[in-house]
Amino acid sequence: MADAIKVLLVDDHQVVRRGLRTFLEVQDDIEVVGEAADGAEGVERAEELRPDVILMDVKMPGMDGVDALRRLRELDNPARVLVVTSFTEQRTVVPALRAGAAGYVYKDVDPDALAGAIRSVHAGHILLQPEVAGALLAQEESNSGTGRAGSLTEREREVLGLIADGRSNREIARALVLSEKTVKTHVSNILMKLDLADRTQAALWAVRHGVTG
Amino acid sequence: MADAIKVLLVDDHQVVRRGLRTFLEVQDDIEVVGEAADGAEGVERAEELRPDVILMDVKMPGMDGVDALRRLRELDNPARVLVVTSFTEQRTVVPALRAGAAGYVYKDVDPDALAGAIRSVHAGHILLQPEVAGALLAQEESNSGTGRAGSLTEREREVLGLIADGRSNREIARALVLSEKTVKTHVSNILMKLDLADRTQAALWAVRHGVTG
DNA sequence: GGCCGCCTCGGCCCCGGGACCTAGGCCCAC
DNA sequence: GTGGGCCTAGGTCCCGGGGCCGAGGCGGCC
Repeated sequence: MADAIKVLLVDDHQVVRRGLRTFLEVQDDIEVVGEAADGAEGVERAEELRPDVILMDVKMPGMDGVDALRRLRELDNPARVLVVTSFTEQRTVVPALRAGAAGYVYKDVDPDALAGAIRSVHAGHILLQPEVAGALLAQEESNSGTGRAGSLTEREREVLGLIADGRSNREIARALVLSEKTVKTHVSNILMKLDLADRTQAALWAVRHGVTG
Repeated sequence: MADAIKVLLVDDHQVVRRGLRTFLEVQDDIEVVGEAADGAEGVERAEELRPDVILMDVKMPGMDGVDALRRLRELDNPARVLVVTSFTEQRTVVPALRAGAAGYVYKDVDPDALAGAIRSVHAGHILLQPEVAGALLAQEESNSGTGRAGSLTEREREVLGLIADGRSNREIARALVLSEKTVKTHVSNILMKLDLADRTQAALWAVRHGVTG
């Protein structure tokens, strides 16, 4: 098919590349045009073969997926990159998306879903498998429990939100029309209740638990 | 078609509902089973009609999309919700996704892409239009610029990562086998380079820009 | 009425954080 | 060689952050 979606496979395991290839061979609108075993080779092949979509593992020896993504983005008319990962590596999702990934799916995805994902990505969409998106969105919620957040009073949550904005006690005092001392009292109570050491940890806790100013 | 994807349209503008309906009528695997003009009515219709996918505006009088999303999630076997919005409302994207939205597309999406989006969402995927995802991911970048992140040295990034872990200077010193004074120097340089006021802001900057410890 | 929790402050004390200045060793580029 | 960037580190100074103790006003609950 003249309009087949050209796909490049990048993974350090030959077995995985083979598996992906057989998955995709039965799709007549998708053509695997090449393979690469690491990020650096992936970038080379991408320049050479100009695929429409690249299926890439994030975790590889040498240049890993995120680095490769950055390089790929620098090419003109860069391919869309669908990250294929073998396990729930939450921490890699956001960096990968930031680096320009167009999607994130698990290796155990079924063939049709994978083909669908490739088509979606090729069509210009951003695609996350529900487990990935779910994990991404749920990670903060479930960390140490928003339950403790409930133990904070309304005022304390308000103060915490401003801490999470990077504001100083004085700025918070001005914002809430309070004395600086009162703010410090609230901060102390927040730290005690959440068992944190200082405002920096409080700010981090807040962003992870979605406490907004 | 017996297996057609049942879709419910929720938007406060009749014109929009009509437009969406005509878009979808030509798709023989998608069937519009109902419409609603606001969030509350949307929830009612959803209970009554049990659609597979709900196309919903986030910005509506009365109960808005986010509230409706929360309600919908409480139903058993809830429908997948594809948020359709008329403009780039970055701030609504994350709340909508947190509230359980399965996708986010613009109203000016072309018919085929919309149908594709519905199918993707129905298949269990999370789908963001590239402009949305781009805006989402770019928002922090464009704030004060990751360009400056590149200006940090390797060591500084390392220190920043530990700050973003909520560590004190002393802890960082121990971790990196440095004197506390050196750590303070690094911290000062980081704050200067990124134009931040204190370590709390630095920690927040780091998490937003994906600098990991 | 009494008790309690929240919000509001004050004073006091101490330490950690950050600014500013200086400087030596190291490596790389010109 | 000379300069420049990075990493290291010392000193000094000072303010902001946070702990600890106390206290008054207010609203709800028993």
